[in-house]
Amino acid sequence: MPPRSSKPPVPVCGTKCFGCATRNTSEWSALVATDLVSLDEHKICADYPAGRAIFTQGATCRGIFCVSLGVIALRKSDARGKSVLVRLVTAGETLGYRSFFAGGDYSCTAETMTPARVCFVDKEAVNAIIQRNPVAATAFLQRMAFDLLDAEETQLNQVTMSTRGRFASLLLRLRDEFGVTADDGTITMRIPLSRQDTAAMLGTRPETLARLIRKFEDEGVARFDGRSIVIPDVDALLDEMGA
Amino acid sequence: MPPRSSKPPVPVCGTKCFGCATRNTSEWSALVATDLVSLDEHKICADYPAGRAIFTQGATCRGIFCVSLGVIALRKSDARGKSVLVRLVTAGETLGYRSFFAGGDYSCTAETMTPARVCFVDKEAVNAIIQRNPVAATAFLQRMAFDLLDAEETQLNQVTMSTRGRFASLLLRLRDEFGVTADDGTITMRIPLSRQDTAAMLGTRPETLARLIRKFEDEGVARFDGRSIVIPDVDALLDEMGA
DNA sequence: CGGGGGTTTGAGTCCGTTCAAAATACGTGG
DNA sequence: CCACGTATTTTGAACGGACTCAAACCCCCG
Repeated sequence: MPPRSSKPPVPVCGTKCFGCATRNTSEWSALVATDLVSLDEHKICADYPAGRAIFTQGATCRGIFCVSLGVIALRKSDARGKSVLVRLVTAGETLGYRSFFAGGDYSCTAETMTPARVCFVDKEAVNAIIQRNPVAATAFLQRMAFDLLDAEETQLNQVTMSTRGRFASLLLRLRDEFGVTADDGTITMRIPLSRQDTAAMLGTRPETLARLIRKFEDEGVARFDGRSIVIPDVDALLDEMGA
Repeated sequence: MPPRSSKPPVPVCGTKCFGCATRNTSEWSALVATDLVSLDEHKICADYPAGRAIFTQGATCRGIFCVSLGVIALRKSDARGKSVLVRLVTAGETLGYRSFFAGGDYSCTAETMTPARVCFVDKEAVNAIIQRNPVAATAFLQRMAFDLLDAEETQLNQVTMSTRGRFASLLLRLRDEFGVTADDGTITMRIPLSRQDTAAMLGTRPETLARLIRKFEDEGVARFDGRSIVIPDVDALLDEMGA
């Protein structure tokens, strides 16, 4: 599946990590002033349109990325073109650190799902900071440990739950990221995912997802309108996860 | 599923990390003499019988473990008792570092598949070493990055491959760990896994695995006798992975 | 207004599960 | 060392969920 957009990213100059709105949520939150200056000197910031690849599976990893704005999808595909959407990465998160620390080529393709601003930090700068600042290293250790727990969780769900249950589970996770809860408990969200991508997150086909959506609508568990989703009752969804 | 054995581990005294046969393959290979002394002071070594739990899902994580001998299985189970065998850990590898760095309770149960010698290193000692020695931190970063790539690989396989293909893929991975290749290319191995456990690694049921084994035997792809496996031709297995 | 991709729906098939029973392996105590 | 009871493994038959293939629909964009 080729990226939807071939428009090039637009370089953005003069951005300062110090003032980055998302800095406190990233692995860089522990940095001291000197490190931040070093970061500013070595990073390259750019605005990407939606549907653009930031890096491609198999390409050489030369550093890591920091998402300042937007949503990025990590896709992994096998030799025969079948692919999974491994995870979504949102503002304040770091990108490409697995391949960076593992030391090989990228094992995933990262693609913008929305317009996005992403900063690139080259290898040397990252290494220098990690050597100097053990807290930064710990932050990455923690981040990867969480990812690992997440991956194990996903694996377990994939095996023990039906597609229907996994869909309910996905909706719940998407709520944490994109949902707003009204006074009466109704959840509304607009997700940056096409049906194909949603199916790829569940490890299923678009046809199966379409049928699931229909069932959920029929049963009043959720309402779907394009990429907008309304969930009248969270408990109903939680019940689905059991099945 | 309760652990098969309730025999307690037997403490082993006087062991020295410096002389540990597996030290060079673990994350501790970068340590200097002072760190090793510190490790020796803070670690507790013990011999476990086969089928004993080293730690249990949900228990508090108080440090990490180092496998000096034997094979350990990491299992994860959900609320309804369904479980997956996440991975096998062999001599020279570290255990429990995910939960350690993530900071919460254990998300898996670790159980010995063979008699095993395992050392425990408490929280403070690990943290001290990591603070002092950035190379050790990097070693763990690298280890977790590899695990993450592995987990993504597993996820992709789970979705894109049939159970049959995954079984072939598993046999190939087990070969790296337990197999010996004869002059004529024949591979022989004895795996520390019951049928149930093998099925749990594939994310399927024992019945399905039994049928797969029968098919492989009928087609001459592999011969099974209890826990012993003979693979006459690796290429035949590689072909199976495509299907 | 006319493509063209993405989405939905339908019908049929296959793979893997479930339930149940038989066969085998295993550990224990006599 | 053998006999027994239990747990695991294997086999069988039937069911069901998700996939495939194919066509219709829809929406967006040119």
